[in-house]
Amino acid sequence: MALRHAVLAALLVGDGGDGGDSGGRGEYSGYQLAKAFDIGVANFWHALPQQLYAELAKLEQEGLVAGRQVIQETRPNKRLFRVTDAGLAELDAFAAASSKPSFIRDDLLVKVQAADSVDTGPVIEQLEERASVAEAKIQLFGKVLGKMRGELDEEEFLRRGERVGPYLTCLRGLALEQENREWSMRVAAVLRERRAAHVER
Amino acid sequence: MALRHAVLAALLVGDGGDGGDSGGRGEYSGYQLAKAFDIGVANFWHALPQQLYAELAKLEQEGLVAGRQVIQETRPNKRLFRVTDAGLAELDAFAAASSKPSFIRDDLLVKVQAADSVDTGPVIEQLEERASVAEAKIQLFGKVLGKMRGELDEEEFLRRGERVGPYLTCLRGLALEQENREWSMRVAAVLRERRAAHVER
DNA sequence: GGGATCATGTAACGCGTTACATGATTCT
DNA sequence: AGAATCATGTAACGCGTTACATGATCCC
Repeated sequence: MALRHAVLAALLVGDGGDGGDSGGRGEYSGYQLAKAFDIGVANFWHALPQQLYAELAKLEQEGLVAGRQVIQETRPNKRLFRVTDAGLAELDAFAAASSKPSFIRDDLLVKVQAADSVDTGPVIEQLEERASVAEAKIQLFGKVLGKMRGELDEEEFLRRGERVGPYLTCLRGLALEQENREWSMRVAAVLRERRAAHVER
Repeated sequence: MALRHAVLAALLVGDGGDGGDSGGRGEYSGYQLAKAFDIGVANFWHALPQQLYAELAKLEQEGLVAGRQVIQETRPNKRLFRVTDAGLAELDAFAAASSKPSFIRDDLLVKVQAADSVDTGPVIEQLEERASVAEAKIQLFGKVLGKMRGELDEEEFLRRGERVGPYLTCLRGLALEQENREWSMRVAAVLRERRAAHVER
């Protein structure tokens, strides 16, 4: 039961892109939240849109978020959610409680683990694909970080910027993707060379 | 339904520590497998012992692994499992199929994301704890890698070693934990400084 | 005209987590 | 004497995934 906290933390970050600062706490629709979970939040949590809609409904029932209807003419209507005081209190309690160890699940690593017993051809392709996806994310995160820190340099921003949480988690995501790219390329090269050596015999 | 593949890949690695090479494919008891999932395999998959016992039973029913009873006198009896040819075929098909993108879930990152809205005291403590756990893993992985490559240096081993899969995934784990340590220490320092600056006012 | 984007869900099923259950031996 | 290790599960519940459902605008 920790998706709720990921949702609360993501909601806090701020405006869903409509411009217009809503005063510290952000407002997101389910749809916008799902997008956030696809990009930045994906660095530390993964969830499908259906889950988010369901979770938002539950959080609203419990009073941890408040939704308001926004009628649109050219677009379907939507509901925007913001974190309530009770939601903040819940997050605070969560932050103080001990964390479960993080966990990872990665199909591609399972395949590499078994690389000595399976055909490595498709695995090499997937590693190269992974490297290029990582590269794209690196580019993206670079831009996102630049936008967040504005005109300050990183050190300055982290000392005096007013909202550093998302910046810090994004830094982690950046480092992760860089490692991802390096490792994928390295492993692809190793497996390619071993394939070549194998054919020679 | 991919835990099965993680289990198969983990079983392949080799002997469960009893000494005595069992000829290429390894043998593990559920208990030993659970330990492996706690250490090395935890780099790319996470599962609880109960899940492993259940999964082994299912895999056996489907003929992907074969179990044999080992009667012990001073210890409770145990069942050792090895991957069958059908199991290998299943793994091979898995390796060739496209991977789902990897995913992470990390409570601590959720807390850092919310760092601007919650009390950072406990979060800083948890970051420091995380850094020291990462340090311990770094030490451990260093030793494990050294053991696997024996007297060869890394480049040599990766070219000519006979089993490199587990080595490569362990390298990923090592890099991950190094990043983990660096990032945790950095973030703890940033949040500590901001706390201090906050108190001064 | 076709595909992407905006927008929100329902329903079924299965996997994963939490809690419980047992019991002998070895180490501190 | 108490804690840790070895060893294997069962049962209940809830979360997460897959598949399905709808429908209007915007862009190429």
